[in-house]
Amino acid sequence: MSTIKEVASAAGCSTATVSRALATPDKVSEATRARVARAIAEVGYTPNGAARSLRRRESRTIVALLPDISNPFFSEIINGIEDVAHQAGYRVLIGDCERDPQRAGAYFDLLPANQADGMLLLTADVPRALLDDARRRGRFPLVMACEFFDDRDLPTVTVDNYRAACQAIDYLVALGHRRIATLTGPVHNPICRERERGVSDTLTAHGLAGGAQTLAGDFGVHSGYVQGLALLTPLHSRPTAIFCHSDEMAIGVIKAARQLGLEVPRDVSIIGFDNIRLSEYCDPELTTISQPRAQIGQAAMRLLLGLIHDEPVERQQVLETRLIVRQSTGQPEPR
Amino acid sequence: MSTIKEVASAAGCSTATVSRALATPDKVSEATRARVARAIAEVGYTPNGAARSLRRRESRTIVALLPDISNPFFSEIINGIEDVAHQAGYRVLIGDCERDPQRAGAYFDLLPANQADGMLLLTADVPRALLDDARRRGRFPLVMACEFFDDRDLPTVTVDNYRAACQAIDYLVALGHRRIATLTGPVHNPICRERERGVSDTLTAHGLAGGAQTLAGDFGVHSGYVQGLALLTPLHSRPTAIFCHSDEMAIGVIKAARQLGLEVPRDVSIIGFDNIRLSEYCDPELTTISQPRAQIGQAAMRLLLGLIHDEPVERQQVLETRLIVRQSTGQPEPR
DNA sequence: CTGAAAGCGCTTACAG
DNA sequence: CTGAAAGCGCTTACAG
Repeated sequence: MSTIKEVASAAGCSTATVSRALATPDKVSEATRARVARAIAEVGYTPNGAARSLRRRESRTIVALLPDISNPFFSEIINGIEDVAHQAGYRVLIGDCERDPQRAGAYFDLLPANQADGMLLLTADVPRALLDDARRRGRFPLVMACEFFDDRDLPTVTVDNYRAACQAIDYLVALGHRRIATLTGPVHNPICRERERGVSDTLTAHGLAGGAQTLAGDFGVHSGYVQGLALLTPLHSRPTAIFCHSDEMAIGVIKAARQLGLEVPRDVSIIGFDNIRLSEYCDPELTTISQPRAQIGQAAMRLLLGLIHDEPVERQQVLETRLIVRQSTGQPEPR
Repeated sequence: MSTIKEVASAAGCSTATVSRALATPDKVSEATRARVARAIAEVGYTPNGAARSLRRRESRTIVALLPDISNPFFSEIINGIEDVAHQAGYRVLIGDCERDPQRAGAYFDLLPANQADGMLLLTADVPRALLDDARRRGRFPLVMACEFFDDRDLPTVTVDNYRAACQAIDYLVALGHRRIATLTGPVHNPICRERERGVSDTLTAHGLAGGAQTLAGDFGVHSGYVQGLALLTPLHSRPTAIFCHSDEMAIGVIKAARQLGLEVPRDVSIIGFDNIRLSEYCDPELTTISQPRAQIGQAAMRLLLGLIHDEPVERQQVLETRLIVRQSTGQPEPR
């Protein structure tokens, strides 16, 4: 690795001039700029990032912390984040904390350590104390996306989970369903609580509040399968429709139904959430709720850039969802 | 953010002693260590990573470069990488280059910029010139995992793609299939070429070389659907089995078959590759080839650590795959 | 076991 | 437009 000194001597100027040629080219004469450019190519120079960060007191790096990188839901959000970040000259470090507080802690340290300028938190499933402690150790530009903490005191980009749930239930009721069950995500997840409020308000409005079953999974396909079996037995008292808080769980429920000899949607209708890529390719194709994932990522990153640069920002942003009707829902059979 | 100076004055010692208390505690007296620990907690100190990297000439960070973060195949590999990395005190920066040379370039610069100590390259789909140029600019510990470049001159951890393909074809032939088609990944991908060699050698060994159709997709579900339609029409001359280079493509092919009124496996058998989580939950459950993903990640990271620390390493590591027979394959119907 | 001091590679305010 | 010099926050060889 060559240094700025070698470039300077190859270009016959000072290190200050090399630095300026790179950072503020208009402050350097045409001729010098060209000599510097040639020298850089000649010696194969890449500025030392550590030295630069130390001096500039910024890293031009942000961390995006995910609960679980294997969840396909996040990939398009990451794309949205990276689009905006790269355009603004920022690098995105993706942290996968896997519900492991120790891993999460390592990522929270990045900001006080000046290794990152801001954080995008895509999960509320981190120890709050860890977060608060890190925030106490210094400036901590932070934006939550998708999820949020109950107190909602942090800048957040979410979808309207309440309304999305209402829409799903209204749709099922309009089809004729009266026994509608819900398979939620983790019990303490605030977005799941929002959706449940939507479900229960809507069912109540339709006079269907009694006996609506609710079970909780973890958003993953396996929990959908397991809880699907539980929701659908005994068969004679099963719901005619199940609203699932993720597409993966919906796919698990469909497998459970198939295994119990039930056909979807004839015997039971299934709605998912997220509109993951595969939801269009499973059998039957999944009716689901689409979140504007790229936009969520973009909006969150823009908000974070605003925070980093101390600009005024809109701290609570809510984006709309869209119900996508495919083949996994239909009218209930008269029984 | 407080600095080491503030800690030193709070602890009544020099910055050198604080530094040693952190890095080499046994070189500091018990009592001093305790005072330093208290001072650190008091002022809320996190060492400045940029200063530390600059001084130590290492970042304890490695980059893992992926072709596409939305491919669920990679998540367990990343887990394997992170397990080993974190245990060794390294941080993992996940780079998603999306087949975009510019993005890839930004990640390659990380090593010459001293922002990363090594790179794990999980794709060969990057401009070779970009890589070679970055490697010329300084020390560049690099290991490839899963994929590789044709010349195989880089340290690599892969599975035995040739043998896996042979196994898949042997299995289909044993079931009675004679017209076996292949849906490969991208045309210039060396692992796909290896698999094709396995297919063609095995078919030849069974006297079935003639007329075996091969089409290429991009590993994604949509390309599986599109190419599945192409492989399966006209119906009368369709293959009785299709070997797909990814589970996602296999799922796409199954949808194509369904749409053409074909039942899997009765009318056509499908084998996937990768054993992604959802392969067990689609209908029918997918027969597939499982790669030891966590082990690939772990082995690659261990190899990289060896390279970083200039230890002797085994530069070419090949792990075994396993054929997992589920429901998407069966005997062909006599026609 | 501890401290003073040099130095890692940059950037930038200052002077010219 | 350019250069000399200070300093970002650490770590470590050296001396004691």
